[in-house]
Amino acid sequence: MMQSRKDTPYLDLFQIIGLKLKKRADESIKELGLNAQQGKIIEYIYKNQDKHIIQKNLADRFHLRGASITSILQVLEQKGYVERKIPATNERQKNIYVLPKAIELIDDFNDSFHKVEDEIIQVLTEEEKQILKKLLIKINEHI
Amino acid sequence: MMQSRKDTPYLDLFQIIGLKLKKRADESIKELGLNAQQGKIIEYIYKNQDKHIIQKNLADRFHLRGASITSILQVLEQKGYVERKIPATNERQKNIYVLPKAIELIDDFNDSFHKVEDEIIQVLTEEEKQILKKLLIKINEHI
DNA sequence: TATTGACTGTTAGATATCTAACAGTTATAA
DNA sequence: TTATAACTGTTAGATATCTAACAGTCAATA
Repeated sequence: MMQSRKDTPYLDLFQIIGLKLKKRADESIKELGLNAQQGKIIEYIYKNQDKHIIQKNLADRFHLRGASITSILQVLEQKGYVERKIPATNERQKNIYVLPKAIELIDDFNDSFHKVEDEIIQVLTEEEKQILKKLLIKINEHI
Repeated sequence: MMQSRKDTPYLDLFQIIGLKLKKRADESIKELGLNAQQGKIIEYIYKNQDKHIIQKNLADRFHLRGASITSILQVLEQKGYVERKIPATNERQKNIYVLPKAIELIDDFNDSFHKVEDEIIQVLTEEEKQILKKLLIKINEHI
């Protein structure tokens, strides 16, 4: 019975936990009229506003395709949360800036995401949290 | 500067690792003409064939909505990988069975998923692997 | 300096998942 | 025993992401 050899507990756990977290995070900011991905992206653009982020940067940071970023930003721009400006230095690119309507929400995003984060790890001791973070970072760096 | 207080490293790491793993797993069985989710579902049905799995069970196990399971199984049935039979005991339900065309592939799925699993955790020591598994299980049980 | 390859972003079309509304079946209880 | 509630699965329509093909711009080089 080679049953146990064939299991993939890490793959399965990462998949299931990831799915659950996505649902929680979406739920936590649903009332703001956005989903978690949109919130995270707005947050990231805001934090890096002085670096004149381009869409490529977002694709890299969030591990999404360029086409997906285009689609996400078209919606956020249409709703008045961000603006996209072609920089004088390079007409291929678009710099992304967060508009006031979005800036108002950023504290709420932060609170909500932080609450979800706390819910995840509240069952761990302080030491376990540190170990987990270290292991996750290690894995993330090598895949 | 409250910068660090506002970060959500666990949320972010789980999201990114989950996304990367999904892509790897999909890639690993792409040549078989299915995606990782379909493979995992076939595997699960096969393992539990004697328990006469119904769609509801799959929705629970994979944390997907009933509607999503319907859609996934319609495709798998149409391609000849599974069959769905209404049991005599309860006409609301459908029991799911794996057909020979799918059974042939299960060893390949297992090998592929196992390879991805190994790639994830190869950077960890044996002790770290055990700790990580324990922490993931603990988190999964409480969210 | 003209060509070509690399880069950045967009579009079209595909797939996966979701929610809400629904249909039929089974269980409960008046 | 009939009416109602709970259960299981389906459909329709929405959203998110993907790949492939493409358009325009920039950089390298012949």
